[in-house]
Amino acid sequence: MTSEDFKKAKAEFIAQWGTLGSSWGINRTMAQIHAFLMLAVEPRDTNTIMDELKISRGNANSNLRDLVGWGLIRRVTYPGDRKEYFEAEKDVWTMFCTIARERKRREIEPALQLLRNSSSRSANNRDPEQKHFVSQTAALSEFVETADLILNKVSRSEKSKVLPFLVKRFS
Amino acid sequence: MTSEDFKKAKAEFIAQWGTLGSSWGINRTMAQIHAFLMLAVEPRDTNTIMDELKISRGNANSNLRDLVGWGLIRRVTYPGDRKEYFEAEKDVWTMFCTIARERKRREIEPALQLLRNSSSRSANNRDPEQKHFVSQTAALSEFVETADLILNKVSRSEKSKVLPFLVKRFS
DNA sequence: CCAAACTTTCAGTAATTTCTGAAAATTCAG
DNA sequence: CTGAATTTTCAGAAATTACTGAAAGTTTGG
Repeated sequence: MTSEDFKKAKAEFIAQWGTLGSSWGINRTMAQIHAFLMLAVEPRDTNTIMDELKISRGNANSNLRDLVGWGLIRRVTYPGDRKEYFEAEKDVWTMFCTIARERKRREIEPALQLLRNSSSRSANNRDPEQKHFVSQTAALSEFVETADLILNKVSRSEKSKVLPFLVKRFS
Repeated sequence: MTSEDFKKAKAEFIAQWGTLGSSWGINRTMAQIHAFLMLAVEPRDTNTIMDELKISRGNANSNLRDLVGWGLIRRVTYPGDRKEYFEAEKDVWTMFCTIARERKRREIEPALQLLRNSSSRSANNRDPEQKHFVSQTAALSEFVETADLILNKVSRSEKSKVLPFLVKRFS
């Protein structure tokens, strides 16, 4: 790979990673910054990110803040340098666990609350619609609860313990 | 639950299910129609859906088409009635498998292609950035590949075989 | 065929989300 | 303190996504 090819490949990767992000409910720029930092060997400062991705300071700042909030990147400072640098978690299993835990907190938890609340209503037995409402939401609730539990356990386990096991069982 | 309470509970559920959909990259109306049909005992026609959710014909039509495309609902017709009705798959495990397979096809597959393509480049060993690019995308690729394989197997298994097993192992 | 019943399309509009850039706030070396 | 370096905020603009409604298309009973 020549230096030119590499630049292209990297830019292409970052661009497409952004597109993929969108379809998973993550904004494009955030996914791109994440990709850029994953691929960077050293921590990068805001200006570098702005230049590289051609985005404004405000945009960079707010997406960096969000990424820190997700726990996917961290702030790095060097003594004698006032700038802040950012560094991505690079281990894929750790990344997966971080994302799993955050999505759980932000999205699965609220869903469960809604489901539990709906399914715990006492149906009027004369009304088949009411009975169906309660049983359908109960089934959903049970399923999400189980999935949540499993994801929980998996994402708190050692990669070396879980993955080989799952692979053996399911591949 | 009085009839009034029920109406409220149902409307509330549909509304919130829509909001939840958004954070998973599914448009609000589509999620709401899906919720409405999941809760309906009988198949429903387009006009009923339009009225119930206060949406236009065009909106209803295109989201219904998409839901059929996802395999989450199906068209139903009755002899001697020209209208089309729609019915949601109600079994939660089946729903899960359908969604898993579709997301795999639409989103995991393209991601994998990008990752494989990136990670198979031959790095110039003099350049640490290039080496990192290749190894990082390779690690991502391997992970997604494994996850994909597992999801594949799980979503093709009998609920009764997989779930109890996972629950036992992970809860 | 015809016409009524029903479905699909799509140009224009509305709503939502994301982004910019300049100003305000903060930090810190001297 | 002071002021230069840096980060944060946020009002308005741009871009994206979703929705409406009327017109065009399709199907089918008579």
